[in-house]
Amino acid sequence: MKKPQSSRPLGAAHTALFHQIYEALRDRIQSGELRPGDRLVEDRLAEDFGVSRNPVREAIRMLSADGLIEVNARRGVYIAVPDPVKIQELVEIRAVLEGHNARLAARRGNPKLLAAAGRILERGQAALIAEKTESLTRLNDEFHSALARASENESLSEMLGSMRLRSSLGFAMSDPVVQAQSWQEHAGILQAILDGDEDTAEALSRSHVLKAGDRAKERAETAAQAAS
Amino acid sequence: MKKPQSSRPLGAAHTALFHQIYEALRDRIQSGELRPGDRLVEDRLAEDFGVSRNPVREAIRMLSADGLIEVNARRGVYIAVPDPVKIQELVEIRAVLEGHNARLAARRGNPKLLAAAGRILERGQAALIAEKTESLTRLNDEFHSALARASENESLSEMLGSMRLRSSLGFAMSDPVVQAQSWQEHAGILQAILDGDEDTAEALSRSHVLKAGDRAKERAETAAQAAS
DNA sequence: CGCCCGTACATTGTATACGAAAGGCAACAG
DNA sequence: CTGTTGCCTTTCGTATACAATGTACGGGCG
Repeated sequence: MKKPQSSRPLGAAHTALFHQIYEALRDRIQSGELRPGDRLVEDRLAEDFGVSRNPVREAIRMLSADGLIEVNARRGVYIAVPDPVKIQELVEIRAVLEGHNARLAARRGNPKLLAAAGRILERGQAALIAEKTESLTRLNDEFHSALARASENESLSEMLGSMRLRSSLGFAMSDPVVQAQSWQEHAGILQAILDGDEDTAEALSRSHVLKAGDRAKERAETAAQAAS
Repeated sequence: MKKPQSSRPLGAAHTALFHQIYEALRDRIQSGELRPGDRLVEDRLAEDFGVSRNPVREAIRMLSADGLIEVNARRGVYIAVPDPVKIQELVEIRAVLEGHNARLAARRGNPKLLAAAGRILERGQAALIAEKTESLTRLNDEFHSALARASENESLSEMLGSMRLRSSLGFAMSDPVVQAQSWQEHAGILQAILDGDEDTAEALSRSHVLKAGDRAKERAETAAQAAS
């Protein structure tokens, strides 16, 4: 019997509807198509996806656990609105964890995983020069994801991924000056990791996250002033 | 119109079934009534709770997100079996976060919140002397919970709570010598926090978690030897 | 004009039914 | 005796229907 072209088992390919809906909604939230404060209505979603309400409800339970939506019992589900206090709290936690992740990556010093991070850094820098702003957000996530893998602590990697996903609601960079600075910081972090300098890697990584938090805060304040 | 005796709004008292089932199952997992590897069958649970399967399925989605159960699509749901590698990964992350939490608590130095932690410490030490082993696990969780509140970073507090819940599957202490040592460590951590000594608080807190991880590892290895 | 009450509609929560998929067991063939 | 196939039962995934709850709007009254 010939092995199927794809190496995916049939079971993995046949994903339950509730899981597919979860992923579709998560992607829409992450891409900005669904924005903070938007309402999710079960019936409408079910109609849009061409399914019954049950898998939609199950997907909503999963999204709720990710912190991406807010469920008000019997009253409706909304895309989570970033609360500035919560954002700052998450920034602080993320700074600690990203710092530790960089330390582990420097300690592990896995050439293959670090080379992968290096390639994404190059692509990010190229997108910056070419002013492909839409790519940069995705590449930013990929770079951090690659750094997370380089820690070789899978649980930490997952946790950081989850925190980045949650942060994406409050963090959106479009200013080219800011993005250039951010990628410069990426380069510094990766260099410290490649040098095996745990302390510097940790410090730069923490600082990078804290600065991003400060930038997001300023942006929120500027937007609030413009609205009044 | 007289205000109801209870200050809880009606909506908060009338909790949806799926949420009640989630909490009941989570409590059963935490208490050890449901053990790693036990199977959860939708129909049976629905019958036991006297409800239809839908809220059971929704509760299962929520428990899955907490990492307390493992869902094999179309094949069944099991209480998560602690994977030793995963446990050690989580221990490492938890050490970092608990350390940072202690630092924040020392920095904040909130007298009211720290007094609350002190009272739980006293109750823990009393239970130790009285050899009330069953209480100690609960008091241990309360003590850590109180420390988490003392950081005054709600997101960190929630995250630590979630990690403690997940860890409870792999961590169970019954040895009196070990428990005495653990509570002694609690006392040291709280003292450093009360002294406002951020560095010591962080170091002791980290160390405490790492030691607990070592103890759990030894116990798992001893159990594996006894089984063969 | 403003407030309150009632009704209608939209939405959420849950129960029931049906189909798909997986697992277990017995019988048969080599 | 071992491996394979077929059938039945159990369980999971999803659709449909019904009940409960919340919101909005219109009408009436002060």
